[in-house]
Parts: sequence; structure tokens; C-alpha cells
Amino acid sequence: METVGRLARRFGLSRSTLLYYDGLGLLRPSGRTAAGYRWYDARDAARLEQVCRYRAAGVPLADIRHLLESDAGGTRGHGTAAAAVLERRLAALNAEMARLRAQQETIVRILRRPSLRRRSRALGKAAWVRLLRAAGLDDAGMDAWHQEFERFAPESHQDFLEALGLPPREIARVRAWSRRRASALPAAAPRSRVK
Amino acid sequence: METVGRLARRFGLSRSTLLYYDGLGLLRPSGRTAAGYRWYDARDAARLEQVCRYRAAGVPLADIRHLLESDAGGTRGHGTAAAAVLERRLAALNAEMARLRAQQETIVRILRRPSLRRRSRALGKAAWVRLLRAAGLDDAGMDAWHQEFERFAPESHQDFLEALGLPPREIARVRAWSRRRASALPAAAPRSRVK
DNA sequence: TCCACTGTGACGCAGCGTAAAGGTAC
DNA sequence: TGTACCTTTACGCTGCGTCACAGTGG
Repeated sequence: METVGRLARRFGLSRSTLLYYDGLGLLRPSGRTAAGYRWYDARDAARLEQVCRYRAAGVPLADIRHLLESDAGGTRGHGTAAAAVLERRLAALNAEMARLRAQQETIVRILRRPSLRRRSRALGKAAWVRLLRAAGLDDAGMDAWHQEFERFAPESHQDFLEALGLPPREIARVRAWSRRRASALPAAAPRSRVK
Repeated sequence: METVGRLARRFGLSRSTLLYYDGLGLLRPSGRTAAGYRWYDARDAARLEQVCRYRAAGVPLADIRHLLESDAGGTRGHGTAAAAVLERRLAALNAEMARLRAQQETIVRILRRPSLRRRSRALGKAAWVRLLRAAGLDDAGMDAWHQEFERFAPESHQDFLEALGLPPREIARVRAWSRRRASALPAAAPRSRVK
């Protein structure tokens, strides 16, 4: 039982956000006062809480609308729909982060100054090697680490190598080597890995 | 010496993009044909190449405009201006990536299902521990790893722990412990680290 | 005459922020 | 009487994509 400004403050949103949600049909107040003020009750607040949950995950407002509507329509399979939307969002997040990493890399390439690389807060290959060595890992350990990484989470291995700033060809070489290594006898290592 | 469509294709852009740049004043053709067609010469193409370089780094069009204008105005300090813009962009990228990581984490929290965690392509604590163990690291090694990480690159240490999905309080605990550890005698480890 | 190209202008997109011009609650 | 709230409408932001309608090049 509250007006739009009060509800907004309670959820840490702005008034215009709630007006926008109303216009979209995402969150309509269940009533109006005699003077035409929007009047939100407890169910509206509960719905807004759901909306905020999904928004915190970056789900687009249109998707949230569909989710909450299908949710009201019937219990059957609504959890599945939510999971599908969230998985789509995860995929989009991965794509977006890849784009941003590529931009970071581009900047570092433009400013060839290694002093700036540190400001990107993204560790490079040399830094990782130093850390792992300080932890007591030797060459054999790092080889094993790559193999296990490739076997257990190949996509993450790819992401990790990209984040190090390695060129695509070197990434491919490291991964291919890690795969072959896992099922073969010891052989010559490629010239360059995260080692 | 070419028209807008041809130049666009040559740079892998769309015609409307170049029209937009013209409207902004970011890239004006140096001439027009008798019929009013835009006519781009080699210097225009060179300028477009610069624009594309900065765009690949995600620099906003307005900033690119300022850069290229100050560049034409005088040689004095234009490299510094470019570096400043790129550093600002790096900071924005870091902030944006932090936002996206937070959203990933939110999604994983919503779907408590660990099976989905794998699809996020972001490794969690357990996965990292498994990898490091497979590489032959023991508890002491992991302790040393944290200490070195904290000493050498504290901000990246923070980023890494956040990316693992650890709650802020645990991150603070791990980092404080790593700092103390580096200059003290062996003591009891905190209840939970990436170990 | 045909077809690919060009011009200008306008609208659309996501998710709101901001302002204008006024009515309402206390 | 003030002022803190509320109403609606409409435009701004980014970086273009996508019409629509008309003229041009070959």
C-alpha cells in the first residue's frame, strides 16, 4: 500500500524507472487513488522483487515480462523457461566478456608500453608463470596443469589463454599439445606455453 | 578516390556507418562529385583507418573525434592525449567486466544447480583447486601461491577471487591472511581459501 | 530500360534520466 | 502558504540499422 516514490526508494530504484516499468506493462500498480496516484500493494512489491532479481542478472526487461507472465499463467514448466532465459543470458555474458577482453588486448597493443599492461589488472603470461613457480610448481607440474585444464574444462582453458593475451595460433598450439599429451608418451613440448 | 559504398566495403563497415560518421563530423569526404556523391580520397581513408583502430578498442566516437582533431592541430602532446583516452577506456573496461562478472555470479546463485555453473565458462573455487592439485601443488604450495599473488598483484588477486564467486567477506579474509602470512611465522590458516 | 548505386530524412533499439507544466497531500 | 509529492508528455543518450522516396551511373 504505497505510492510510486516510496516503493522506488524502498527498492533502491528511481521513480522514473517504475514509471517506465508501468509503461512497458512490466509492473502495473494494482490500483489508483482518487487523485490518480499509482497505488502499489504487497503483490506488486513481490513482483518488483522478482524483477529486481532478474535485472541484477542483466536479463532484458522484455524477457522478464515473458517469464513473469508465463509464471502467472500456469505452474507447468515455468522453472524450465526461467532456466532457458538465464542460460541465454549466460551465453550473452560470455560473448560480451570476450568482446571486452579483445578490446583490452587491442588497447595494450596500441600502447606497446608494458607499464600500462599492469593497469589493465589482467595478468599476462609472465606474471602467471611467476606466481605458479613461487607456489612450487615446476615444468612438469605446469604441463600436468594444462592437460588437466584441457581435459576438465576445455572452454575455460581457451578463455584463460585468451585472457593471458596469447595470440590465437599459440593458444591452438598449447591446447592441441595438451590434448595429445593426455593420452600419449612424453614428447617434446611446443616452444611456448604458459610455463 | 571512391564513393561511400566502396570505401565502406573496403573497411568492412556499412554504408550507413559512414553516413553517420559524416553527420557527426568524424569523417567528412574531402569532396563531392557533380551529382552530389560523397568523394573520399586517400587522406580520408587514412583517417578512417585511425577511426577503426580506436573503435576496435571501444573508444567512444566523440573521444576519437577529439583525438584526431587535436592531432591535426599540433604535434605537441597528441600522443599523451591518446594515452589518456586509452587509459580511461581501460578503466571503463575493468568496471564493465566487473559488472558482467557480478551478473554471472547472480545467475549462478539463482540457479543453484552446479551443472549450470560449468556452462558459465567461469571456473569456481573447487575447479581451480582440482586443477592445481592435479598439477602437483599441495596445501603449502597453494598458501605460497596466495601470498605471492597478494604481494605481487593485489588488485588482480582481488579480481581473481571475485571471479571465483567467493563472497566479499571471504575474499577479505583470504587477502588479509595472505598479507599477514608473508611477514609472520606459520599460523593457523583461515577456514576457507582456494585450497 | 534495368539495376546497382547514391542522396536526404525520419524512425527504431534499451533503459532509463531529465525537464516541462501542472495537480495534490499535509 | 509552502513544499514535497504526484500526474502526463516528450526529448536525450550511443551507434548505428532500416525504411522511404527520388535521383544517377553505366
